[in-house]
Amino acid sequence: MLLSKACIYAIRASLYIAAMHEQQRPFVPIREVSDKLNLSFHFLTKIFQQLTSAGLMKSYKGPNGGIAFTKKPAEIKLIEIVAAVDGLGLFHECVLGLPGCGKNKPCPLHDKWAYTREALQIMFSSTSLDELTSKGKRMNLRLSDEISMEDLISP
Amino acid sequence: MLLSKACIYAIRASLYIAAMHEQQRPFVPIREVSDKLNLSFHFLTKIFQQLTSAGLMKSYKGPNGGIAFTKKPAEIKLIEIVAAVDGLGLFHECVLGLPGCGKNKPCPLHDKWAYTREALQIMFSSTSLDELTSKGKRMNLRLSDEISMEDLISP
DNA sequence: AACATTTAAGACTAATTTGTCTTAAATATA
DNA sequence: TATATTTAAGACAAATTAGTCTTAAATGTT
Repeated sequence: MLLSKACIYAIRASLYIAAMHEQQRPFVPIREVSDKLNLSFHFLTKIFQQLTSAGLMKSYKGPNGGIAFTKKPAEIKLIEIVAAVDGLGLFHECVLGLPGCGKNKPCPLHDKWAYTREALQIMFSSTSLDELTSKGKRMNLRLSDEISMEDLISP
Repeated sequence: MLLSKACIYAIRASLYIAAMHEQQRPFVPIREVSDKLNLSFHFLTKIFQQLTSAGLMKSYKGPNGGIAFTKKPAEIKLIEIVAAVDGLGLFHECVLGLPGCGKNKPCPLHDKWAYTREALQIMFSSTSLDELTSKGKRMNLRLSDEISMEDLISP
């Protein structure tokens, strides 16, 4: 699997929150996200804690509380979420798991992998949440097994 | 992590055996592979069992026994090993883990991911063991944390 | 036949990831 | 102040992956 489940959930949840952000709802309760996307509330809470401790999100307790991004969705790239949850190892480490693999002492696959993992990295670092949510709304794309972006329009 | 540890070990071990194959040593004892590559013998044994039950390798018990490929290393692509151990999910499944994601009901990342995962698939399906071992010998590339291809030349 | 070598198979343990549950702390509102 | 709402934190359990160990079966050698 390319990304851990925690990371996948983080991205899906971020897309949901980004969509809410565009509707002037800065703080979104975690419970709402977990309900809408059919994710475990407590598991998602821990994932959001990773995102907040990475500085990507902020939280607010109490009624009308929830979580929100610390910057606009247009400024948040997917790779920031991946980095916060799974780390950047995928984009830097040897595909055969050899420590210190690099230009100096490469493994036989190093060159090809270095090229492909850069394509991967570019995919995540060139894509913003904003880009995906507006595309998702335009084309009514899916955010979970059940719901699509248009289902989010009214609370 | 892109590939499971079992899959990484399978590829490293396959490269070792391919290198031995070129030295007219068809059946290589698993113990030798695990010693040389510093892998758990029993774990590696189970990995090879996956490769043999996938038809990629054959085994022979008793003295002078071991394991060998069922075809020439030039004809074995990395993706066959990946398929036998990790399956082909990586190259077919949604990066956000949504079931049934595809052209019909795509997730917001689908298009970009479809492109990138094809690059991944091409990397694994266009690379043969033979290609890597000859390149590895030519450039003395690494097969483990400790040893390089040239270390394999004499038993 | 007896013995040594080697893979096969499966039980078992350890580590990691995933998911659940409970309690505490912060905040808003009445 | 009392209460309801919400995140924080951490213990705990379940599932998956990784790794170990033992015994059985097959094969070659003496």
